[in-house]
Amino acid sequence: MLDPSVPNALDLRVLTALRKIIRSVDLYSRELKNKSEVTAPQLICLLAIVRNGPMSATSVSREVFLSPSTIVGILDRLEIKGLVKRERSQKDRRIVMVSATPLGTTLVARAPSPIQDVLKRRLQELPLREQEDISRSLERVVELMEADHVEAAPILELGPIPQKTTQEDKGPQEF
Amino acid sequence: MLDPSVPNALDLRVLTALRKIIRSVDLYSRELKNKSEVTAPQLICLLAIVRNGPMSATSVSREVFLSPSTIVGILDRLEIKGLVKRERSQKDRRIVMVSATPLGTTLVARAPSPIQDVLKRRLQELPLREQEDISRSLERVVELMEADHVEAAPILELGPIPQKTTQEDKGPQEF
DNA sequence: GTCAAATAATTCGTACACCAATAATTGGTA
DNA sequence: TACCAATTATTGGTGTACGAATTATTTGAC
Repeated sequence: MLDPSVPNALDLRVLTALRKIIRSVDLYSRELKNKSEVTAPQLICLLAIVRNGPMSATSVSREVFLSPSTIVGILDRLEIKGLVKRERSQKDRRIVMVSATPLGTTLVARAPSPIQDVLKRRLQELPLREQEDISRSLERVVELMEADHVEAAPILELGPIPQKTTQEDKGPQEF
Repeated sequence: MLDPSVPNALDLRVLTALRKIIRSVDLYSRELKNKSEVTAPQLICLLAIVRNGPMSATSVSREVFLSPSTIVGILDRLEIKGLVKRERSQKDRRIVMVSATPLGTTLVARAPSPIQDVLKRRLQELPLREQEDISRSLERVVELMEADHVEAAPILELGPIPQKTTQEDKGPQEF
């Protein structure tokens, strides 16, 4: 299926592959919603909350690599479904502590994985060496993409979770 | 958060990488918008239209791997900006032919790549063999994700078959 | 020739996902 | 004390992205 004869279609191939992956992830989320009443982002957040115990919204945000404003909407939907509970902290009234309800904990226990089961399973079926290749390639792409706007995406693991440093908007980088 | 000592962290590595890539693509799209007035999805569609000449909306949809309903919104925004033109076909009045305006063609000529310039540039700097590795790995992931639910029949439980996956995040670290 | 199925585009509703701006607090400092 | 900067959550606005339902039109079967 790969035609090496085409000269520089490589970056297009990469872009197309990325877009297909993104689409695939989205489609799986909708599938998940039909099965377990929650979407992938919701499940991911709920998992983080169950695992860590009561935590602030900002902590959730950093934990799952999504912006705080995105988290608000997800928590809203989880709360409406009775899966999480929001409570203003007494010590610092700016903070909202989010915790899982019994219902939420139960759901987490039996929900499917937030990512393609198929992907996960098939990945594990591959020869270890190929698994390595894939991991490394993907991480390579991440590096290549991050190189430029470092402060844009909270990435880099290690240590405490990243946090974005917003200021610094300079005008110019290139493009 | 990721502990390299854990044996089968490979699938986690893959998922975390995918998640970061998706986020990075999204952030770049916003950056692109500030620079060239169009987002990445808009530019990708416009590129397809300029490259192929006048084409139906459905063709665009297939070309860029997005659903027709998504395309409608993107075309709306491109049309408002005067970059494309919609015309009902005479032969088959169900079809809407989309073509780029001179303005749209001009924009395409000087717009940055819809994919991170950095990524593109750096990708090209790598040894050809590594470029191939990356492309192949990404395409492999696409296969793994798609392989399964090509056409599952809605036989079990309620409703039509599920599908989900959203573009946004997929579960990162543990789950 | 006349309907029914198929096709094309669109609309509607849901859910992300982000940034910018805002409100409410808190902590530090003049 | 009064004020100001930082922190936290939220709101508002834009733009994807999808499936389901709708409308218009064409094609196919009879």
